[in-house]
Amino acid sequence: MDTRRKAKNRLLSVGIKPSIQRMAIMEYLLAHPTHPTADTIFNDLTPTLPTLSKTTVYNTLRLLSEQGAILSISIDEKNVRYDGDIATHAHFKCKKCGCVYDLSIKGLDTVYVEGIGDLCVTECQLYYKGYCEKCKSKLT
Amino acid sequence: MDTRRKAKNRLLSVGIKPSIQRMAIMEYLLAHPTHPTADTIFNDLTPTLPTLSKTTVYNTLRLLSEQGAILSISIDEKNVRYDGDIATHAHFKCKKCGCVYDLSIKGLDTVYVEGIGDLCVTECQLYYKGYCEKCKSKLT
DNA sequence: TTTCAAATTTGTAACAATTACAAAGTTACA
DNA sequence: TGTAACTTTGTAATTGTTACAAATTTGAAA
Repeated sequence: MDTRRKAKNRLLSVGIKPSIQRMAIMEYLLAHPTHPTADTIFNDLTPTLPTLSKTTVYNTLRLLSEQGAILSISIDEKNVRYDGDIATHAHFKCKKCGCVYDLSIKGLDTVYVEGIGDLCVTECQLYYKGYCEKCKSKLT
Repeated sequence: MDTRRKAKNRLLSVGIKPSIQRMAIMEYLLAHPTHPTADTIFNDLTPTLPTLSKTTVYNTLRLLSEQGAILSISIDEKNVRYDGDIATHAHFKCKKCGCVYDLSIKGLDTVYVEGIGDLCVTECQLYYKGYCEKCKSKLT
């Protein structure tokens, strides 16, 4: 299935009407699993969608993550990053080079969390921070 | 052991000279396990430390978290929160009322993370989001 | 004690990510 | 075709945080 169709399905599945802009942003996130910021998305889409407004990017990203179509990742304290991959996985951020990438995990659901039964949990984020392989070797 | 002494030990153990301001901030975090923001810390300390500057609060919080004396929590996308409790635990944030609190967890180290051996991991954060007990019951 | 360099703190100004808001444009249905 | 609801847009404002340089404090050597 192409990303165009995937994007449309994703939007429809969470009850969001697939406008041009929403489709472009959703498709971008599915095609670029690079955890882009709102600014990056705006800059990359603006050549093909010249009238696109940055406000629309922000509005759409908020709408999509509120409806669960995408994830908003706050591992980087400076700006929020977005992820079209909503399957369970963790994220790693290098404190030196700033790169952010996915870590596939197993067994997160076996973590015992005291008192979680009293809560209505809608999402869970697991962040690891440290030094990536490249930067690790460059540490003094 | 009183928080004053705990604070001093914490600073010394990570090699930070315990100045008046640093001590005040470290002690505040140990005495207030409420995940305060930099702004809250500044406002609460300023009556007893009238010359305190907000820049000092930010600088100190960065220094402390860089050295591992405290945790910086990015569960709330708006502002960073700080935690003097550096033992393993998770955090929960209610998407309605915005409250952030601790969750005690067991078994996080049994999560299998693919490729983590290639990284130098210095910290790990586990965030849960959803609706707290109070807000859960108020959902339409 | 005095001196002086290094470390720390301070205040202002700048910055950058995000949001508020109202106008303009688009959509879809009566 | 008309119209109301929805969506997008651009500007301006907001806000958390940082840059920077001056002022202050510290601590050790003379």
